[in-house]
Amino acid sequence: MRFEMAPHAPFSLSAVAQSHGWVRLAPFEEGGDASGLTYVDRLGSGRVVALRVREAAGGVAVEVDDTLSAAERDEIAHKVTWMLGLDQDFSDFYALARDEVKLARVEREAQGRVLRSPTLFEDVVKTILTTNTSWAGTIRMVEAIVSQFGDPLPADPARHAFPTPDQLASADEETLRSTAKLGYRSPYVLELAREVASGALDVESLKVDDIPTTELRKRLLAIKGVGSYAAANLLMILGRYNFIPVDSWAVKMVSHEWYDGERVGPAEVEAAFERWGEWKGLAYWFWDWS
DNA sequence: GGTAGACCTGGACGC
DNA sequence: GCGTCCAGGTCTACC
Repeated sequence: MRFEMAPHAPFSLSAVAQSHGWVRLAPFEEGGDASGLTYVDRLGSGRVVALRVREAAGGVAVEVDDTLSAAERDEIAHKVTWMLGLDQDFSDFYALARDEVKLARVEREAQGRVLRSPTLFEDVVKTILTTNTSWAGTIRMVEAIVSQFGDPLPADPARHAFPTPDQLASADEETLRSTAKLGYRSPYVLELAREVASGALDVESLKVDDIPTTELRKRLLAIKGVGSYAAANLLMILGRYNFIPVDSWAVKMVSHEWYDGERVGPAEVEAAFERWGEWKGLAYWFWDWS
């Protein structure tokens, strides 16, 4: 089955896919061509399907190798809209960016959208797995929990969907430590999964627009394993750009760009982008560091 | 409020 | 091949 969706212009699927490393984390798969991507998704019914998303004349085309009910099609359309930010409008950011040579390309290349997973639960888990490790380590840890705990794709059982909170909650800490090699992050992921599975924590409710950003950040920081970097990263995913996800790379780049290689800290990184106000995070994210 | 040390893994390096 | 060191954020205890 195939259907098309129209995004808010300007839009570039490859710009979304390459917005950060998420496309290299299971169950995302980079498409065969430069612009597409694939995602193995577990639908609400429990059915597992592979979504292929491609550029199309009217925006993006979604392809699934199965017939879908009307409800399943709507569910997928809803998820793809969120994952690709099809309804996001960056015209205010572009208006500001036109006067900055280091951001000159953002409007031309339709940058601004950040690739998201269908659920915030998945993005919180993945963000925790980016902390205090190398990127290769993150890829390995995410692959491990997806292949060990996610439901297989019937047509190709080697591929799996991201595990649900229930599936991760039923894991034991020792398995997460020794088999999935999550190390000290294991209790964080387990606690999050158990709280979401039990209903004690409703992470998906944080996707709404009517929570002030400072309150949203406070709620994210209340999740064990989520510190200032992880909270800022998740705020970016949620479309809030007031904070910069300051990691060692950010410190290095700001030191090089504005401080002649002198050692700097998070405060200097924030200060370097202060003038971008509510767009601070985006200005940092898409800054041309070359 | 600020800081030091522990947490865990993989990669780089020296022997 | 083995041992050591280091990088990568967050948490906790302590001042």
